Amino acid sequence: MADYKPQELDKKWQAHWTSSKAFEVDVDASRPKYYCLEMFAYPSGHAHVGHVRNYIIGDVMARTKRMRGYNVLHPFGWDAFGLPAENAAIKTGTHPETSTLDNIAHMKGQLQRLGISYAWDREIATCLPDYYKFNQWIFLKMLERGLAYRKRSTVNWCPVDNTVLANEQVIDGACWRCGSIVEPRDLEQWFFKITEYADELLAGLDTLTAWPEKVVVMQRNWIGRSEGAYVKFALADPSVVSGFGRTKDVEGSSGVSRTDHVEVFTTRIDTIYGANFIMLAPEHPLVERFAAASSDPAAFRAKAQAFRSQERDVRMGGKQGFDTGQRAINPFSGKPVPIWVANFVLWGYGTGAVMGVPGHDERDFEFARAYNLPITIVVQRADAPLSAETMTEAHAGEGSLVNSDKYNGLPWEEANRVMTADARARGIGEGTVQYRLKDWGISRQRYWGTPIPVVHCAKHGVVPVPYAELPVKLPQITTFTGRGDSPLAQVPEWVNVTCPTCGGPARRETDTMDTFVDSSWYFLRFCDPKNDEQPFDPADAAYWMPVDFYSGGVEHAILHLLYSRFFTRVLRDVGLVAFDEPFTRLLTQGMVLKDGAVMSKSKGNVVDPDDMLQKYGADALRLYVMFVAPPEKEVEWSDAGLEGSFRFLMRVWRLVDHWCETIGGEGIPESGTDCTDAERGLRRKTHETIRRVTGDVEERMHLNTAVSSLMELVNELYSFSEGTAHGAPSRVAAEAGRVERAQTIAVLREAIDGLVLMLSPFAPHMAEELWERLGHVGGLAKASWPSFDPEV
RNA sequence: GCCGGAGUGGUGAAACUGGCAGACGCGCGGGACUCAAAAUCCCGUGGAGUUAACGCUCCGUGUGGGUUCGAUUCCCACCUCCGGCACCA
Repeated sequence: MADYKPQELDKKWQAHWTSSKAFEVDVDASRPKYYCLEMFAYPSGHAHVGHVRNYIIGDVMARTKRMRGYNVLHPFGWDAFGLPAENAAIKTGTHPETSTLDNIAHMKGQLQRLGISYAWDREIATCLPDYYKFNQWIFLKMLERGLAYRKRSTVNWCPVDNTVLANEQVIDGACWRCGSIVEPRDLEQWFFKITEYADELLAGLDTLTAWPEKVVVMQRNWIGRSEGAYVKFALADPSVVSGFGRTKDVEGSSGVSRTDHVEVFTTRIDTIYGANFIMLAPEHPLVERFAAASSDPAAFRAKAQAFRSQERDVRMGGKQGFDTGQRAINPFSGKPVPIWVANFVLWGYGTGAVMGVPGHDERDFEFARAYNLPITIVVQRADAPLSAETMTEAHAGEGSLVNSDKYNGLPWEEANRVMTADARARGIGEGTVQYRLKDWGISRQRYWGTPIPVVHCAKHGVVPVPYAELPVKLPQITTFTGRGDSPLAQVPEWVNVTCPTCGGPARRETDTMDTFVDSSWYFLRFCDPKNDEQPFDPADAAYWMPVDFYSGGVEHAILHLLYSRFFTRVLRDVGLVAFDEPFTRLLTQGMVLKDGAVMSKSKGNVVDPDDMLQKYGADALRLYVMFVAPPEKEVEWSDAGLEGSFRFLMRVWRLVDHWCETIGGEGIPESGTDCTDAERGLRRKTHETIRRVTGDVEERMHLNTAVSSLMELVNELYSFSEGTAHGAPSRVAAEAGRVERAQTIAVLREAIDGLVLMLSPFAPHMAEELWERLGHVGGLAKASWPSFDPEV
């Protein structure tokens, strides 16, 4: 009897896969393709079992699809730019490139030791010039198309990481990475115009039927489309602001307000007769105008300023505001209404001014009650009529209009349509669509990222670096201060260049790109990773894309996936791809917890896969992680569970070891129909298992039940063996070969071959070894997935 | 507050289209093997009751109702937990 020595098998077969280039693939139009991808890794140093779970999930899929006859692309790479490496450099002095490449080497080794079937010949690292060259290439294309633009704006500044954050990277007013409170800061920044694609990104969500509903909903909310109308309220005393220009021209707003009126955005124009006041965001430019016109401008400004700084804490302090003393004319009722400044009105959304309809908006109701502003019912419901005096909450729902002149009696939704049209006809308003989604600020004042490929010329302003001069390589720097200004500005010989247009002196842009740029198209680069002319050959992408199966953490449900969908559309418009959606099927894998908490170095609760490999080998770890729960679910790590999976593999090993002499080799008869009851029972179990495992892996992605089906088959085989060879395999090894009946051998062979094949995506090292011992030539690379006969 | 998802033995979980609840594993109990242990193999393992015994009966999928011959699954109300968003007008 041969012993099961997992570590030796791991080595043997990993070497075999490498030398035979088992997982390297080329475009082959004669075969169906399958692109299986796991989100590439940030090279933090060591992968723990939580990271590794994702790669095993993808590997089971990739290996299964290969056996099902697909030409499988299963690549891997490194999201290698980013803050942690640079922060480490500030602390330790080690250059980010050094630490990053070291980390990549270590983690690559970890993945190889797990036997993940990657096409390593396609490996990419975003920090290498041959990759980020095409970040720059794409940037220039976006610049040409007006999709990259520069703007002075108030940005989210993280005082600890010393950099700008995208809106998406600010969580509860704090930095997503380090948790420090974000400060506003005015800077010239580069933006990508993702809002141009807002409608398309929203509509595309409906086609993503193989994405988790949760992710689709999160994206939909994030884009935050709402239909409404701009409405102008004329100022009762326009002289306070005469001669002043636009009041609002910010991202996300197409509204143009002149200062002889206040323009509001509302989704409920049908309630406008109940608009008893106007509220401005503290940042609104009219506030300053009103201050100047007031009796005590300094006090006025101080009040507004106080609300502005409180903005983040509105929920704590409640709704507050003050009357500016100015009046505006409600364009529908013709009545003058007071203009207030309110701390909860957002400057960054709509027009930064809203109409206050306390009867029909919860927030306005609260504000009106706090400051004793009048409430008017304008939408009355039939069942339980409202009264302004007694109502305890706003009625935001349905009803018919009252107190609204000629619109009285109209159902609210119809009134909304009619009044929007009327406002437009009268030139006092217009239907519009607003999005929560903002353009994507990509400038970072950091070193370890892609240089933005433009120069600033005194004569010509912003001038793109010519394509032929790409990549703009990161200069070597030796000191990392973390001061907060762009580190690239320290390198004069790099910064000072000549203008490509006039040859005069110019300065390079010293900001680098947000690392989310890197990850927004890497899946396309894998199609053609060595291309030096363009990001990828469109023909290669046409064959491999879209990604058929994509798995990764749910934390990327919004940022990465939305940006990738955006980039795909941009590259479509550039003419490189012919589809809209990059990822057909998405799986968000659950985290692995230890002691009830997410694994992290700082908590000291990480499980290093290498420790498990030393004890049990790669197959047991792979099998356990797949068996413990469905892939989407969070799981608690359990040493005992891993032990159980190891025991199961031992059971399989002994079983096959027992039978391989008897059933192995060539010339075994096909499993037929002339069976005893026991044989028929085993055949039935075999075919049922094939059906279940195939469905569980390919369709349902219930890898845990796929494994349990295999366990059942093994149990059945043990029982069958008992009836055949009078005892459990371990005890009757000497009796192997006792079976004389050809039919028994055939049935056993069918079952055991099937078992080994179906086990191979989960435990590939052992499966290869057993397959070889069963007398099959050519390895599992040549084997195909078993099929089942419903008749059986 | 709004939007998602979940709640099943001691435990991780399963039940795919409304059809034997708890597959498979862990743990635990018992047995075989052994001088002994480990490993391995076999049997048992939701609760209560009942039988000399094979068995049989009742209860049981967060709570309360409902639809149905039949509900973990569908409907209504509620509770709890997890995740996301959070004055977006």
